Amino acid sequence: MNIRIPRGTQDILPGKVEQWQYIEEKARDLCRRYNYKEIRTPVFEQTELFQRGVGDTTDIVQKEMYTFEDRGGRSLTLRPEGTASVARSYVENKMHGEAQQPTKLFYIGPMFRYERPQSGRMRQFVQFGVEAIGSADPAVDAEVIALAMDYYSELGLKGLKLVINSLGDKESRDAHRQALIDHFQPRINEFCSDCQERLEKNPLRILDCKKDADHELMKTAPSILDYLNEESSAYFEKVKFLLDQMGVSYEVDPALVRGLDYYNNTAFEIMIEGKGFGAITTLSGGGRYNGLVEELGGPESPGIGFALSLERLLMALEAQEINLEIKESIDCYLVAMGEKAKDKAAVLLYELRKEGLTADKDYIDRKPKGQFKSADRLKARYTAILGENELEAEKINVKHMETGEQKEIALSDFITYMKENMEESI
RNA sequence: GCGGUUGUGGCGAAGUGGUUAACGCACCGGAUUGUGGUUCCGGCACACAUGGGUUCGAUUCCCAUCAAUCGCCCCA
Repeated sequence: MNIRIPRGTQDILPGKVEQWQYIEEKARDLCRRYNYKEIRTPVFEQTELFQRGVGDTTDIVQKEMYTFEDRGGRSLTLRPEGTASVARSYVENKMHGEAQQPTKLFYIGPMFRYERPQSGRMRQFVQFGVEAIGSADPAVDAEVIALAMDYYSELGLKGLKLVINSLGDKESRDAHRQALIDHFQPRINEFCSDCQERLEKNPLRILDCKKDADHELMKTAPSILDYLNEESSAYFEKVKFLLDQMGVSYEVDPALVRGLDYYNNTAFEIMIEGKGFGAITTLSGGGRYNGLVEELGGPESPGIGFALSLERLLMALEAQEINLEIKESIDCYLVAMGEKAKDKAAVLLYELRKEGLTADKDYIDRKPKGQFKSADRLKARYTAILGENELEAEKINVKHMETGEQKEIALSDFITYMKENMEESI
């Protein structure tokens, strides 16, 4: 083997893929109830979409994008996240003109970021995300947050922590930003080099810094919540009120900053506590992006959404030893002896499958004992035995694997018999 | 981009500067001329990541590379 899987990617093999199918189906089912429709956009877009949508100064755009030139000289990028694409599609397909607003969409698909892989961080990973575009009602914020929390809790995850914050509207943010700069500027040389850079780029991030967490200026730093203007403040209050009413508990963290430029007002993250995660604690993140659609050339269309990583979800489920209900048995395994019986078995298999049963047989000339072993391994509920004797008598032996009970029935009744048996046992 | 750890058959895992590199699991066969488990017996397998160096001799020591993994930064 000299050709290997690219760094930061994975093969999802049988045995594991069922878990993926399960959680994806759960996501679709949940979205159906919340009335969000699935959207599928391409995995690559014009590079400019992300530069403008996600923001030129973000880490994602500056150092994590899979960007390439196609044969026509166009710069394309493997999508690092889903919101920009959905917003682009919203504009391009003129969804703002549809009668029903907000437009409520969800997606499940691979995203790509060029990073050093580690636990819970892959170069290709799968996000389940939701976007509601076309309404600035705080009830939509609450709905989206509730949807995300519901998803986890319905899968049985414990120890979740919802953290919310308001980044305010543009006016509030600008005022706060200036306050932060004024606060740190005089003594910025006492901070780490990262923070010194952050002062200009994104002073909010200084508050996130672990190295300088104990610095006295950190404790006295101006909070965004004190700089929210009346409108933003009322908005945030309403979101919190609705969450309270719905019984969704949360924690307000004024230091919660999201990494993408397009966020304003509501921002939230869902974290998980406990072991099995290494450094990763964020399961999901989202927020409101009222200017994004306009930035991409559409009409003013406020939106909100979140995205969560299915890899991290599966890690969390595993860490908490939560078993998903996955059917791994097959209905019937055919054991055949002798060439004629094998031929007949092939035909019977075809008929069983046409009737909706999951069925299989041996294809590598194993002896009966080996065939039974296969049946056992495949967790067959029934085994049907067909040999020269049975064939001659036009019978077939059907064995219930769990009880060991075996019954001889007419070959002509076999399919019907199996079908009825399955229906009964469901 | 930076740092730690690791790299032996399909998987797990010993071990050694020197004739055929343990063992366990899995798999296959036999004991049981056509019935899954257990047990016993036998068998299978392109295994020392790659490239250099030291040495009479390297899987073992040294260096580099590659890969995996974990962490920093940042995030999902």
